[in-house]
Amino acid sequence: MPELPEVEVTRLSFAQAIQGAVVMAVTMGKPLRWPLGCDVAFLTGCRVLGVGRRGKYLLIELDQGWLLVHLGMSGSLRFAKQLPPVGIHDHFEMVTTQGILRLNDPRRFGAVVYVQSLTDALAVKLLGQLGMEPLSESFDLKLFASGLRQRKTTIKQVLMAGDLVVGVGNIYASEALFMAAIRPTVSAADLSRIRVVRLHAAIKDVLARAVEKGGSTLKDFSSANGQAGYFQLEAMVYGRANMPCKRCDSTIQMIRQGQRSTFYCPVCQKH
DNA sequence: AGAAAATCCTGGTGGC
DNA sequence: TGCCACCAGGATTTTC
Repeated sequence: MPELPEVEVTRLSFAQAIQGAVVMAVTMGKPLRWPLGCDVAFLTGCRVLGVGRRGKYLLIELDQGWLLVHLGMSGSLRFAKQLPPVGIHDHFEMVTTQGILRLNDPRRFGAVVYVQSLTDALAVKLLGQLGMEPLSESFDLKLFASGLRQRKTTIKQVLMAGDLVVGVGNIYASEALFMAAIRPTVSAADLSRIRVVRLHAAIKDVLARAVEKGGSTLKDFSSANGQAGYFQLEAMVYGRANMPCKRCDSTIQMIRQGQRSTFYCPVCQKH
């Protein structure tokens, strides 16, 4: 499930290679979450200036606008000079002078959206509510702490919401809370100062390590050059229900929070 | 009104 | 084998 590390690994794997390319043709398969927002023919002739990221969105900068790409929960991009024939789950393809960029997304919760500018209403709607970037200088401890104090729900659900800090999905929320020794069910507003400091550091640490490991490949994630990720092998709690804690041997618990699975160690994470 | 909770979208999987 | 419940991320809708 692409979270921030998987999206960043994807970006790093093709940003250089596609920079400067000129679009020769764009084709689409089945509808994604939202319509493209422009005629595919309009994109022909556009030049790719670079690839950025905001939260879990990839921002492909063109000389005449932007493509916002979201991988949803089952999307992955490939970029290569040659690719296998288009498959049934390939729903966006952009042939350029430097290679083919293709989105494979079985569940089609992902999207590719064209906007003229990042100040367009649609771009603001998609990007405007996003919280701080955890791997940038903007991830400020004081703002994080004050944000948490204002929330009336559990810490796990605040991390997942994405309006305080972006990019922490289901895997890394459980992992960061384990690292910080915080129980996922604790009210965000009730976290002590020391726990907030630990959590702030744990989020940065777990996401940075996941990027280094190429992300987590649970089913079929791979970067745009086809590399699988290996962080899942380092997961301390995610997906380990009823297995022994790697730190203390207690049995890892799985609970539901807001329709989602949460994993934690009842001994390592007391409050 | 604003925050939190529920719902919905889709296809792969596992259990029976 | 076929059927069906279940699961996933997050925008959108509903509830409180």
